[in-house]
Amino acid sequence: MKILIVEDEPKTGDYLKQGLTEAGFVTDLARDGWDGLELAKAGHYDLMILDVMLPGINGWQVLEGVRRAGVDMPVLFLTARDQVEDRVKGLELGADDYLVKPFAFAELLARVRSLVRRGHSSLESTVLKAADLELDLLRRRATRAGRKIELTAKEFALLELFLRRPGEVLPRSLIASQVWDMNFDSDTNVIDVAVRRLRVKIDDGFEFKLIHTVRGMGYVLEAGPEGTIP
Amino acid sequence: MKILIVEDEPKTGDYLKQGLTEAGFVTDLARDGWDGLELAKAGHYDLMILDVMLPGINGWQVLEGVRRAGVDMPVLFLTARDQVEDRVKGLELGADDYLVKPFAFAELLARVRSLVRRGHSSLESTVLKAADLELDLLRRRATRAGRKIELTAKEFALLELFLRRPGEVLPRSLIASQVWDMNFDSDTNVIDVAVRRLRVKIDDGFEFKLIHTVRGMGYVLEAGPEGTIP
DNA sequence: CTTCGACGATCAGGATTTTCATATTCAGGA
DNA sequence: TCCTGAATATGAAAATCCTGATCGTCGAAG
Repeated sequence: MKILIVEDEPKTGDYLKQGLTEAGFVTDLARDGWDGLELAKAGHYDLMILDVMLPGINGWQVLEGVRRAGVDMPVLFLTARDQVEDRVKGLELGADDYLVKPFAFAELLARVRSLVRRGHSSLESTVLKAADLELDLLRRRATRAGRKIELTAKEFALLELFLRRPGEVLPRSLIASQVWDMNFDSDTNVIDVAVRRLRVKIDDGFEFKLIHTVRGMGYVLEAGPEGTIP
Repeated sequence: MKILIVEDEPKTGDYLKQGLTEAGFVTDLARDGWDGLELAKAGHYDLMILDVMLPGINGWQVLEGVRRAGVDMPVLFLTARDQVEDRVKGLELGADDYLVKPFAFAELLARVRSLVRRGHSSLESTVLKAADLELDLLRRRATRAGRKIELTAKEFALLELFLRRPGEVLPRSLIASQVWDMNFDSDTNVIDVAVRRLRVKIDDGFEFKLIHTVRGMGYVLEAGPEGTIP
C-alpha cells in the first residue's frame, strides 16, 4: 500500500511519514505542490494525503491537476481549524475525506485505513442520517428537523457512533472503547452522563425520541417506537 | 511474542485479546486465577497481563505462585482506580508495571511493548529523578525537595516527558505529539499554558528553576543554570 | 398487590483543560 | 542605544468533562 504525502511543513511531514511507515505503509513525501503533482501523476499510489496550505501551488490546485490528469485515487486532505469553506471546497473538487489540524494520529490512521480499504468514499457517505436527524461529518455539524444543533467533541463522537450502527444495541463497554478509547470500568457513569447530554440536545423538544435505553444492555438509536429483539 | 492474559471479566478479556492479536502478539486468555497459574507455569510466555480482582484466587496470589514456581517473566498488572496500596503491593511482589482501569488501549500497548522488549523493568526505573525532583510513576506522585506536589493527568504526562529526556530541548511539536497525541498546530498555545502550570507547581518557590525556555526551539528540563549548545 | 433491589436518570459541584486577550521579553537591525 | 516585530508569558474567562449523591423506575419475588 503506497501513500503519497504532500506537506511542506517539515515537522508535520516527518511526523506523518514516520507514523505511517511504522504502521506498515510505504510512503513518499513531497515538500511542495509541484513535486506532489509530479509524483501523483507518475507513480501509482493507493492514497494521497494533501495539505491545503502549500507554498506556490496550493492543495486545491494540486487536486485539480491530479484529477484533470485522469488519476483516480482517494484523497485525504488536511485543513486548518474552522476553515469550513475549505473543507466543502475540497469535497466538491473530489477529495474523499478531510482532517482538521491539529489531529490525533490515531484518527488519521483510522481514516487512512478506511480510504485505502474501500477506495473512494462517496460524498454522500460524509452525511449520516436517521429519521430527521443528520450529521455532517465534513462540516462537523448536526441538524434535526432542520434545526441546527451544536455539539461538543465527545457528543459528536458519541452521536457518530450511534449513527453508524442504527438499530443496534450498543453496550456501554463498546461505547467506552470507541468514544473514550478506554477499557470498561464499571465504577464510572461517564457514559450515562454523556448520553444524557446528547439526549438533551437531540431529543428534547422534538416529536419523538431517537435514543432509547435497553435495560441491562445499553443504548440504541432508533426512529421507531421501541423494541429491537423481542 | 506470546502473552498470557488473566482476566475474568469477559468484556475486558476479549478486548485485550483482540487488540493484542491485531497488534501482532500471540495471546492466551485465562478466565480465572487457577487457570492463569496453570498456564503461566506450563507454557513459556514473554509477558503476563494480570488483573488483580479475580474470583477465587486473586492476582497477588497468582503472582506469588508464579514466582515461587521459579517462572521468570515480566508481569503487567491491572488495578482498580485509586487503589494505590494495591499497586505498591504488586510491585513489591515482583510485578513490573501496572495500569489503572479504565485505560486507553494505546497506553496498554505502549507498556506491553516496552516490557516485552526490555524484559523486567527494575523497580528503580519507576521513579524518575532530576536534581531534587522525583516523579514516582507507580504511585503517580511527584515531590521536590521532599515536598509533595499534586499533579493533574496532563501535568503528569508533561513532566514525565521532560524527565525522560533531561537536558534535551523539546520542541513544541514533539510535546504536542507525545502529550496530546496531536499533530502540531501553530494556532494554539495549549503547550505554553500547560508548561506554565507545571512551572508554577515545580519551580515556583524553589531554589532554582528546572524548566527553561529556549527561544525559538522549545523547552528544556535542566538542573544547571542555562545554556545547552553554546 | 406490594416490596425490594438493581439499574438507570438526573443534577449540581468541581476539576481540568482550552481559548483568548494582553503583557513582557528578546534578538537583531536602524 | 533605541526601536520593532516575533516569540513567549501571564491571567482570567469559558468550555468541557467527570464525580458523586440522590432520586426514580422497572422487574421479579414473595
